Amino acid sequence: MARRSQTEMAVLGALSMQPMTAYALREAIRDVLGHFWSESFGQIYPTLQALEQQGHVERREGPRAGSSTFVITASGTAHLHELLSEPITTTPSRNGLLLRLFFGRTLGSDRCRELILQARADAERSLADYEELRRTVAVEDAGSPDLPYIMTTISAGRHSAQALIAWTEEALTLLDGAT
Amino acid sequence: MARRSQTEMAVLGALSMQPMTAYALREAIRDVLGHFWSESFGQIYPTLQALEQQGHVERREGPRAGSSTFVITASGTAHLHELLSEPITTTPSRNGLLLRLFFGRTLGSDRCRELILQARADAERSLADYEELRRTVAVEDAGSPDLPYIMTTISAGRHSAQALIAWTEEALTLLDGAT
DNA sequence: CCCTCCTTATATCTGGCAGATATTTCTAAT
DNA sequence: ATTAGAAATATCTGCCAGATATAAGGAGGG
Repeated sequence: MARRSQTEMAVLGALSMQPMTAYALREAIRDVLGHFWSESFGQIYPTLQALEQQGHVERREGPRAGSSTFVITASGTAHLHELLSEPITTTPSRNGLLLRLFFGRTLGSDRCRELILQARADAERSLADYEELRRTVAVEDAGSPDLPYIMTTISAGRHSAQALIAWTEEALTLLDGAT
Repeated sequence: MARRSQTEMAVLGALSMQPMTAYALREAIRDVLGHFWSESFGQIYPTLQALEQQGHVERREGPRAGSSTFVITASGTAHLHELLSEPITTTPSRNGLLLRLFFGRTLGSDRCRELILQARADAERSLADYEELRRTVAVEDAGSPDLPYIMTTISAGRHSAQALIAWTEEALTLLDGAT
């Protein structure tokens, strides 16, 4: 199976909410989907060109000279539905923290404990962010048919952050006797 | 900051346990670090060549004709320590499941529920794997100074799988009224 | 009114990296 | 002896992130 560009899915998804410039697209993906997705300019520009050639998006006059706003077409909406229906491609995880802990004896137990404490602090901040995001979205998107779907993604972030915090406690206990 | 090859870290780490061929290296990384790391041949071969040129590994007669076993050198061990000490580079997460749920109204609520159920089944299998792995490692590596470090990585997998299962319940509830 | 800084905006290049694939050698079973 | 499969080495394509170059418009201060 030819590897599909995952970028197309995110780009078309974002454009399905409203027309945008490439720049705004990246902002939107970072700000709205940022908890579970990311795209770089290096991918967005060529992807928009490809989508334009396929007729899935149309280029309109942008907010300033030489600037373009992209609009999703009917065929683009259909293509988005197709892409969303494709089986999920799981990218192999690379967890730098766990790799360091696995070779923790080489790194040293003090360093390991520092890394875990850092991870806990990060997770606590992230958990607070998710709690606030939930409140904000509940108010701003109240009544929207998209609300329950958006809430599932925020819930995933919350559960993940909570699990991380719980894990750091157990990990510190496990390393208690380690040299 | 020049992007460092993360592959070097995993390769040197694996070779620090025992000398191996490139093929065995990939097997070891998949089987032992597989829960939080992965490497492909496309990266392992050029990385071994680079490490050899830098003197961090040495090539020895392999188990058959034209085959090479790689041994980590003293400078390689030092280099591994350096790499482990570097700040963790976080690769941006791309969660295909959450992306589909976010645009769940386009995909359809039935499809979304299927995806969530699939995720729960996967997580339950994964949780069972972690439980078994914990028992196996506790016996096989009993008394090893590496044991507590390895246990932290298994614990991370368990917590993550448990969180995923808990999330699926909440997600299904959230989608209860969704069309 | 001009200078400067920040934001918006477009675009390209390098290199990390995964996955597929081609090829050869060894081993085990039939 | 033949064949199937595993072990082993290697390369290529294409996705992708991050850095970087460039420039236009707006805001603010002097």
